[in-house]
Amino acid sequence: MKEGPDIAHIAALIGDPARANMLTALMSGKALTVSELAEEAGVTIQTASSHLSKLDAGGLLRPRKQGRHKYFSLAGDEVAHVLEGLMGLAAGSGQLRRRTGPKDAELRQARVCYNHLAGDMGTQMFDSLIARGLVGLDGERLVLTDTGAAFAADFEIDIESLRKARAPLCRECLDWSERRSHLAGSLGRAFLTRFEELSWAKRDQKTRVVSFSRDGIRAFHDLFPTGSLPVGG
Amino acid sequence: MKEGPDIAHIAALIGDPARANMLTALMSGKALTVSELAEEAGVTIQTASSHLSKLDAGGLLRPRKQGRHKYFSLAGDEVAHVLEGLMGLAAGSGQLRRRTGPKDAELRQARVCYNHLAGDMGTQMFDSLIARGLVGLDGERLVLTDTGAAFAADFEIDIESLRKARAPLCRECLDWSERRSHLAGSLGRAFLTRFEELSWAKRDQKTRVVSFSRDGIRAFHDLFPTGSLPVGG
DNA sequence: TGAATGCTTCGACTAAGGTCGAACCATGAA
DNA sequence: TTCATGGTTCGACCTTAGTCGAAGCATTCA
Repeated sequence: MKEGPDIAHIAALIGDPARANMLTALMSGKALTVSELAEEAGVTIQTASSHLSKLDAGGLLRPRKQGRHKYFSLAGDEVAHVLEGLMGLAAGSGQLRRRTGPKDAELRQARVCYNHLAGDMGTQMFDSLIARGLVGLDGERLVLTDTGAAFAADFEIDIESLRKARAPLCRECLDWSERRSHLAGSLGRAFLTRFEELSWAKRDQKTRVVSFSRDGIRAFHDLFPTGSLPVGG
Repeated sequence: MKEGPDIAHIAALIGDPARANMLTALMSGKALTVSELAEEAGVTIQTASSHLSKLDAGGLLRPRKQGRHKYFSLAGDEVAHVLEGLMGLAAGSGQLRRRTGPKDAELRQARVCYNHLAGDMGTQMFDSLIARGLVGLDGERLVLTDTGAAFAADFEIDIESLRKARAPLCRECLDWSERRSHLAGSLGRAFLTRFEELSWAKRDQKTRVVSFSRDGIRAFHDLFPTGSLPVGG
């Protein structure tokens, strides 16, 4: 009667408002404790604990114990990817729960998507990398070219150790606000980390907003020129 | 407190078993009536009607009236894409509801994903198209190259009329069984249609299985050679 | 050892929503 | 018009599961 895996169970897990809030909070890419997630979802700690164990059992989260704290993060890129897709559907079907407030513009410009840069600046970066042949499509998936590897090394990203890890280096991720691709994967994460190290940008603690400094924006545009800007002269 | 669109509502819509069954049935790409979907989901017609109006209100379906029948199909590619993503999560988290039966192998080999070919043969086709430069990544998204357009025209696909429609021509779609990309979009749909016209394959009426004839498989492999097969000599 | 903190488990309450029978509307055929 | 078929609406039932108070572990710190 029914083929394929059990969609309903997973979707139902995401479908509860409290759990959806927790997952959305985890899209910031940071690992959060039970209490923090309870606060985020607006429920008591007991309730949060119950929700989190269900999400964990469903394979959506990765728990880690540290002392008397228990940290949760998303289980992986696939989870983040599906969540972004759902956001796209929700946004597309016209029922934005959120009236467009001041924070909304910031979110569209630059935000964190799980662990990498999303929003307008995220897609700009992706476009620039593609246009200059630093990443490309080889066979079935996105790969870093040799010039791209040199470029990243120049930016002091340790490509070799990233390659050793089993997480995919490059991934495409569809942006719900821009409806275009941006760079995910461990390389995407590494770029964002570097931006923070260089103080080009810093993440807001409570929201997913990534705020770039004035100098940061300038440096970013130098590093990732887009078609409309002068490229190499 | 919470940013972004309302994930929970959409996910809850998908999260009910009866509704999930309906959506899975619609992944076949065909438009189905209320009674058919009720049968598919194992509920009475009243219940199905209630579910369908909710799914419709949520923007997941596209209803069409025809005489005294009411046909439902998925609202678009984005919906199908999210559903495939959810299947991937469900399959990945190890909890396949379905014990692997005889039909499962067929599903993995070739099935319909909304309106295009998925499964092993779907990813083979995609790989072949990419490897020979018939489709490629330009800027942010997948496009048909000039040689690709000629190739499609040769296969008697009317690219021009596809271009006129507002649906995207090429899209990547992640395969839950293969965990690799295959070709979606109106071109993906057109290819599958041609396979059926040429009697290379036909869709099973009740499931998502696409069964290729012996000649069909041979012709398919000639048209979409993979790396391990001789390409042009 | 004792106190404090972070989290989990248990049990009871409650609200939300899926389900179906029955009646009702709309379309098409005789 | 009359009948049959496909779909919707209404109302009542009832299961499911989200919620929190209270008690129970586990870990850290003094």
